[in-house]
Amino acid sequence: MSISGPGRSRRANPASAEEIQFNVTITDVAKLAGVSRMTVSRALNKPELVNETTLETVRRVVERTGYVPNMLAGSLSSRRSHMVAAIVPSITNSIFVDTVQAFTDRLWEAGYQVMLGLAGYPPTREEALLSEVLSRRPDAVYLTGITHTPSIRQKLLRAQIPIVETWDLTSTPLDMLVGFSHEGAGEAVAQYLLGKRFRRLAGISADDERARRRQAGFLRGVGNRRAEVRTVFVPAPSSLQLGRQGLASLIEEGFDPQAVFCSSDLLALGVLEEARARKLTVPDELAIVGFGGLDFTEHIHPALSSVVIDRRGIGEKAAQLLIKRLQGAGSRDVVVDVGYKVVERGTS
Amino acid sequence: MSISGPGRSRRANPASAEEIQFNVTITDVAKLAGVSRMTVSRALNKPELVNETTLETVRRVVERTGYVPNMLAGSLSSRRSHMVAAIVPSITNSIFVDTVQAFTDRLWEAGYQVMLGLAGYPPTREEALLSEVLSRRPDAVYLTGITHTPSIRQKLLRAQIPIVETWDLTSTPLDMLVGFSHEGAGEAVAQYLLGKRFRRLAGISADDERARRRQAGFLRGVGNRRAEVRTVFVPAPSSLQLGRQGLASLIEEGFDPQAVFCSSDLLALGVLEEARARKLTVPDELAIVGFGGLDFTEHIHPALSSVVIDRRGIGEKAAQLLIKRLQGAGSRDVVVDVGYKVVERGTS
DNA sequence: GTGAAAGCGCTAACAC
DNA sequence: GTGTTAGCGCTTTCAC
Repeated sequence: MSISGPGRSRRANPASAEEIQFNVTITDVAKLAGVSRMTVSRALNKPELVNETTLETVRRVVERTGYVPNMLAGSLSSRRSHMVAAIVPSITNSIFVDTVQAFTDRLWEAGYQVMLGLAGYPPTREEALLSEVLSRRPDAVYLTGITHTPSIRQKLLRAQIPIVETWDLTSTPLDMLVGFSHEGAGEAVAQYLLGKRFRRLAGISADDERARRRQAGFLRGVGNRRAEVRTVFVPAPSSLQLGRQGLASLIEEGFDPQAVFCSSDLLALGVLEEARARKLTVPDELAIVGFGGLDFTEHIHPALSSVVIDRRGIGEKAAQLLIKRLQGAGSRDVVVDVGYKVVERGTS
Repeated sequence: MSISGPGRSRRANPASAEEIQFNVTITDVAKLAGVSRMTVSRALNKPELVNETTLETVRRVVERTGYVPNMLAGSLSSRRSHMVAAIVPSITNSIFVDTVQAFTDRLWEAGYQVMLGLAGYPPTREEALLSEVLSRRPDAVYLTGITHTPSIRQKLLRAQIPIVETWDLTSTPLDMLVGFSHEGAGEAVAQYLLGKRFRRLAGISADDERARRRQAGFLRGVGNRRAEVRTVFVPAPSSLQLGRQGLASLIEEGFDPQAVFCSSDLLALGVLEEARARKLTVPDELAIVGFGGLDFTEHIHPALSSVVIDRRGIGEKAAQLLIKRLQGAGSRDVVVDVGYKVVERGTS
């Protein structure tokens, strides 16, 4: 493109008046290039099927006219939207964002866009959201969690598209599954803390589905191994502040734990702050274990012990499974257990 | 719905074989309801125009068949996608997520879905992303920031849809604008710190567009008021760890600041940790001011002074402006300055 | 209040 | 390698 004449012009030199119009369609491009619409379509989507010279001509016209293909029309016709829907409770302060980011990155590389649907915490609008989302005809769906109402399950199955559920395990997945056992994780923390000879244990947990299951595992892990346990639930989503309140309420009730298992790293950070405010030394007077393995856990002092989850890994694996399926390979009923890892750091 | 017979069945009793088929279209619904397709369309989109009885019949058929309208077709025909695209650098550890969440919530209430596009940090794939996104024919676009290449500007203007740029101010917005002055914010921090008689100041900043501008404002604010200033840039996106490194490198270079202005709260948290590790008392030996006003700043100890931005407010305002425009009211060239607030807390 | 005709902009399938 | 035909599933428009 050249600048039209001396001095500054606001537009690069357009070849003809005809071409500055807006709403250019494939028909316009075809006419200007002197070919059929199909040839333009091929030039854009399957260039290898088109003669070099023709290709060049078409590309020039596309460039000049600023043609932006209408994917609504394309998807309607081809029955492929190149779009994948992802349903997530929330993206603020959420343990799921790294997963979503990784998922999105991978799919982008494979030529798919991700449509994010925020279902809320608790997922109050999940069903309405799903209907909206499915009406845009995604090629596949990513779900957070495995708990869905029968009506949601039915809608999903009807859609007849690949589905990947994440962040949990179940023996009855809708289709593919990438997650880990929350009960197992809770139990592992209990065993870890009991192994360190703590005998007065507490759980501070957000009141959400999966967090509850981790607490259940924690309680089961403690079992009746002559140790005391007490649990406090705070409303989801969890926050630093709620962690502080959680510890405060335990202590004010007269329970004085030696170790606390929190359902999120953020809660654990709050507990750490509250311990500081109460002049409790960590980990000697109070040990703390979080959940999630967020980046900050390694960089605060004392560093926060946590159950580390491969959050990006879940997203990458989920994307990989979907891509394979969308490309015709890959099978249904794949289950990937990504596990968890109790990581000891300064707070325990 | 009733369960078909004694014992447990996997499907609720379908009314007829015809109706368990997948890919139900509006034509199927119309036939089953004994009306025209148009009547079904109206029943779904403008129920007030349809006779009560007819409406009821249609609704029953929709329910029974599990019909999910195909919005690709609807949008193609009506030229309205009820979808708004939002371009954001990243959602992990990002100051922008609360804004996006608020934006999404508001638009959802107004009947729009948001398609999130992650452009990367720095926004390497912004242009390709924008093309993809525009090809899905959003009814409007939300942008983070005001810096766009000429080619991006051209694409946006060509699309002929409402645009709202956010998180910054400029005298040449593409359309609507909701933001604040980054230079101003930096300058305000400088004045605040100088007012507290600090004379050796430092800036620790992520190396991104807007953060740089805040630093520039900070330096200008210090001016030549006989005070020393030193600036360190760390790669974007910022993190706790980079904050620690930032302070460490300043001190190791022999510069011993009395106060630090960080380009994000996360960097500031890192500086706080590093100060602790180096046994510097905060704020006496080192004062710290962050940026963003994230929730955690209030809950750590000492609480973090920060430049508080109304992050949700930006998203809400942006949504509100777009909705008005999409509903035919509202005008172009609206500029909203949401300002900033230097909030003193424990670290200064 | 409802229906018929025409078309949104693109691509699958087949012909040449 | 390129073109033609016939839709994809919906809504606009106008008629009744």
